[in-house]
Amino acid sequence: MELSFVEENYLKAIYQLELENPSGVSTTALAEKTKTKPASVSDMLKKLAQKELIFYKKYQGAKLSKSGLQAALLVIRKHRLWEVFLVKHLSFAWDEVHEVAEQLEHIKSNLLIKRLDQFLGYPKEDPHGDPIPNENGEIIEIPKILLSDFTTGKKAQISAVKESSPLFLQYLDKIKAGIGSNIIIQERIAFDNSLEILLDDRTLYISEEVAKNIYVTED
Amino acid sequence: MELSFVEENYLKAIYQLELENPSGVSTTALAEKTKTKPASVSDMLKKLAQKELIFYKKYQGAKLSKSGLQAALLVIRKHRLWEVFLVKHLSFAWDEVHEVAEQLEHIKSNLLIKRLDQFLGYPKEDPHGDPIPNENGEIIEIPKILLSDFTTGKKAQISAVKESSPLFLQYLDKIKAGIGSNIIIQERIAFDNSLEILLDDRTLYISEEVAKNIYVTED
DNA sequence: ATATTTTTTTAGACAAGCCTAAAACTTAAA
DNA sequence: TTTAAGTTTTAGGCTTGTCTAAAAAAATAT
Repeated sequence: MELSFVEENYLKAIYQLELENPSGVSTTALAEKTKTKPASVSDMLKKLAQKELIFYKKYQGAKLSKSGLQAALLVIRKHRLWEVFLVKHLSFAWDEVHEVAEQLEHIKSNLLIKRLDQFLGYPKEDPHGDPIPNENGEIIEIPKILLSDFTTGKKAQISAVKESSPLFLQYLDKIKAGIGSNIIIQERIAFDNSLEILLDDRTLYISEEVAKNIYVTED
Repeated sequence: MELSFVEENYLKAIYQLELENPSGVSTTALAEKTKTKPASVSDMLKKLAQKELIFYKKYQGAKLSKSGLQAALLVIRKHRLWEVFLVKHLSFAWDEVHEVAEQLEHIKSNLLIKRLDQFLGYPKEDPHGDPIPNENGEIIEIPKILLSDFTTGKKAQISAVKESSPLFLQYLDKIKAGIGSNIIIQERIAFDNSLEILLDDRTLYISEEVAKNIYVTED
């Protein structure tokens, strides 16, 4: 089935919200993510359910069906492959890629994506540390721990970022934090939940908000 | 001004038809090119004129304005740069690129197109021999002579193709005719206007239809 | 258990682009 | 020059996806 640009965006949004809330995605959350109003979302959920891309009962939120998940992961695959291309070959900074990849992800051509994957050397992760689904829509979601939830004193590495807005990524560049950087929480400041961290042997302080948008894996 | 996908396609179509008929583009021709109906074209011409992208008087056909021309050439620039990318780096065959480039040409990002151009080494022509407009929308339309109109006996080279449908391009591949191939018309067959040609030292016969879709430049 | 607040859905409109059918205009032919 | 044929435009409708305002349902608080 041929999906529209808009339908693809909804499926992708549902996928992302479902990761954080596996019990079902609310209309409001979806409206926020897709930058529309709840009423518009209601309409669209009805249509997606009609096409059997999601499970949806009125007032009960939405969940992706098998085919909906497949479609969502294919869009995400394309998005992330394009991000790799932009960063590795067109020297985009990691904070510049998102907007363009949002457009490129909707290009319809199996051959294109196959050849792009080959050209890039079958990358496993995008520039933000997120895994790239394979051509069958299989993805290995690496268990991600938010830095804000991580144990004080343990060695870890930055494995991905949650936010990918330019402002946040530029801040990370500024403090020289990137995918793979070594990190240890040295102390939690009870007052505002900010953290004193050791980042590649430099001591610095980051806010709770920042810590909530960095994923780490234990060393 | 931000143009829609559809508007960009109309402007591109008008540009292409205007090349062949500089006195103005008819509604019917445009409908054919954009695969819509004349009534839809009438509507759209009104809107494009409103936005001052074209000059348009009822029943008098359309012509691109300065800004319309600029927009059309930017779309064509993007189309042709993407074609080069697909052929040179993703090993697409020249008959496979068109459909994908039709989508890629609408991606909106100045940075992207700038970086792509750089990545490709500032190419001057696309894989079909057509010139690529520069970033200011300037294009050098090389004087093209149709093979069907060319002098018998004179040496020439294939410089571009008019048609770029897969079937036609595959036929050219089959007879090993490509951009740059040497060609001489040996004899015109009066019966059906077919041609006996010498193509890179091989003698063969091609139909008038084929000869009408190959551009040559005198040696 | 009831009342209030919040969330979600429905109803009715709107814009972009497309269509068909009919009317208006232009061009070509008689 | 009048008629016929062809082209273009208008009128009215349809679809997709959006919106606001109002109604309905669910969640929360009293």
